[in-house]
Amino acid sequence: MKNKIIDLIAGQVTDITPEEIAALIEIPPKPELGDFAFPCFRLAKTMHKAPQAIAAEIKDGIGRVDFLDEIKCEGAYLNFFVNKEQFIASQVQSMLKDNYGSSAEGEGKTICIDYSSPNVAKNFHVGHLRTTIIGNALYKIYSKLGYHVERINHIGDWGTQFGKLIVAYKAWGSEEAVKKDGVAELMRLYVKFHEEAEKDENLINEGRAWFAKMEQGDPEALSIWQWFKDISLAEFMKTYKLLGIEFDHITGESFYRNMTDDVIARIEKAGLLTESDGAKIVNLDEYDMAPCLIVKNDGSSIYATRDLAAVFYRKENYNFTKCLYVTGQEQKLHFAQVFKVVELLGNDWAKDGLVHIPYGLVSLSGEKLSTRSGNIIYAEDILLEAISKIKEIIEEKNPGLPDKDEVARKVGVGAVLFNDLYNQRIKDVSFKWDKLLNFNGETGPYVQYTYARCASILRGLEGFTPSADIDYSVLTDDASVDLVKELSRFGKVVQDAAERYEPFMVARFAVAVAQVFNKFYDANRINVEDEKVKTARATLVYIVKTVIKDAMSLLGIECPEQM
RNA sequence: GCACCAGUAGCUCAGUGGAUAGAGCAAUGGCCUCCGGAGCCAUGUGCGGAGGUUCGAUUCCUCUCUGGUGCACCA
Repeated sequence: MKNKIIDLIAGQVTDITPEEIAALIEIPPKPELGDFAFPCFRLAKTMHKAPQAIAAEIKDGIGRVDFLDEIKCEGAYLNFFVNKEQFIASQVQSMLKDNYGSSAEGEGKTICIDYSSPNVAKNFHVGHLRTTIIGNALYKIYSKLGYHVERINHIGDWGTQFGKLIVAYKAWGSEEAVKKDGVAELMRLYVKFHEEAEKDENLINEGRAWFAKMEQGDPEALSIWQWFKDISLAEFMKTYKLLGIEFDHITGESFYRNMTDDVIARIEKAGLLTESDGAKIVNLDEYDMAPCLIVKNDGSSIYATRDLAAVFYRKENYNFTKCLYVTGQEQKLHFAQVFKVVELLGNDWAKDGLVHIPYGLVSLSGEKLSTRSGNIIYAEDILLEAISKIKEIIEEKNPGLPDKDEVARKVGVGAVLFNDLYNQRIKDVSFKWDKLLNFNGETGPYVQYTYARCASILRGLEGFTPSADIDYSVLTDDASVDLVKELSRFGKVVQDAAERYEPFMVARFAVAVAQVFNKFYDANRINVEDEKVKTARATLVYIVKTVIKDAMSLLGIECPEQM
């Protein structure tokens, strides 16, 4: 269609009927919102008919959209105007009927999402928060589109770092200290190890040796490892509970440890495995990539091996159409390598079935987060701080509010989640307390406040029930029209967000709805004498309330009825 | 050195070929005896730079500058 329009503009089409022009323009039966003034195409100077004449012909040729009122030629553009009342009616009716952007496009399809994946023996910090929140939002979004989703928490519970930790524990730790301080003590040991390793290179080799023992099933090594893992998981669960996030599978890397031999055999059988410096690799020169390391020179596995095992396990057990990996952008090369190896093993589905969903780096006061230097903020602290700040505000503004603690949790957590989901994933984030704790403007609490306001309005209307059978002629003012236009974008927004793996699109939509509603609220009194006006406006309020709740839930955020 | 990602208003960011590039924050000034003021309204010298493709480029291509990240025995 686009090319035909270009031909038309370029004057290369000389005989065309109004019907054909109308067909070219393809006014959708339910136009995208924003079509009141519809920028259709530019009429170039080279066009051999006057724009006005063409506008007139198109107008005569279009009869398909019942609420199309008028076409005007403005400058070099054609603008389409619709009958507002009919337009509003069609949109409101379809919103009340179609369950607000739900869809069945994913019916019968499974998506695996690999996200959160914190490392055992390390604290859950602000960086892990991003993958957790983004992954959870993608889960909600895909579910809304009818997909079956497997939520997989690929815990970092296997690898050389545990060998190092065992060395550190044996050298400088004690059972009492670990029991007393938990993850904090494990962290201390880990940091200590790296400090000492700078002086004594042999420590690294000892760590590797202990990991090799783990892979060989050494009981002592495994029992220490299991103990550390249990301590860490208990700690992670506290944060997940606060966030209200759950998983279908908490299957860490260790889950796949017995499947790596099979992976290595498959690669070898395919003739892809080559030896290099004592290690075994898949050469990827042909694809302009560094080689993918499969087996280390001491015979133990590496994360790529385990990721490969995980891919095959998931394909066989969940038969996914897509498997998404929500991890930092710094792992881009790693996933490109792993996906390429899967493909080279004769799996065409790897090409668009395996998707890395990268996100930008979180930094703190301009510097990279680092456990070792103490430049770090823990997820739990952020959430608790936000909740306590919200609590203060509630005490100040609404001290009589019931369930204050629960409301403060929803709003505080919502503020943190929303803040993290408001921009494109790829943007680096510089963590700042004052930005996070500002709850005005484009924030979660602003949207939640708008929701509570809707709830409050509806509570004040006795005997109101939403209905499509209302007088639409009272909703033709600018504020109402703008509101309806915004609301009916919902379905498209959810689809776009899924297609681009970008929850921020939903977050921005929620803010846009809240903004346009607050303007509507400012311009129109809802609880008025005239029943027709009251019912019509209240119906819009009802739709706004439903849409906001729905959109926020796609981000993993709850909306309290009062705040 | 090579590769990938980012660069839009003082700050944080939307804008995946179309009209006069939009929000929020911060700042200043306003908001009716009325449904929640965490709200609404008003104030803006901005697309890093240079070429190219196009009727039309913030958007696509090339080069360049700046920042970030990655480049096998960590994950």
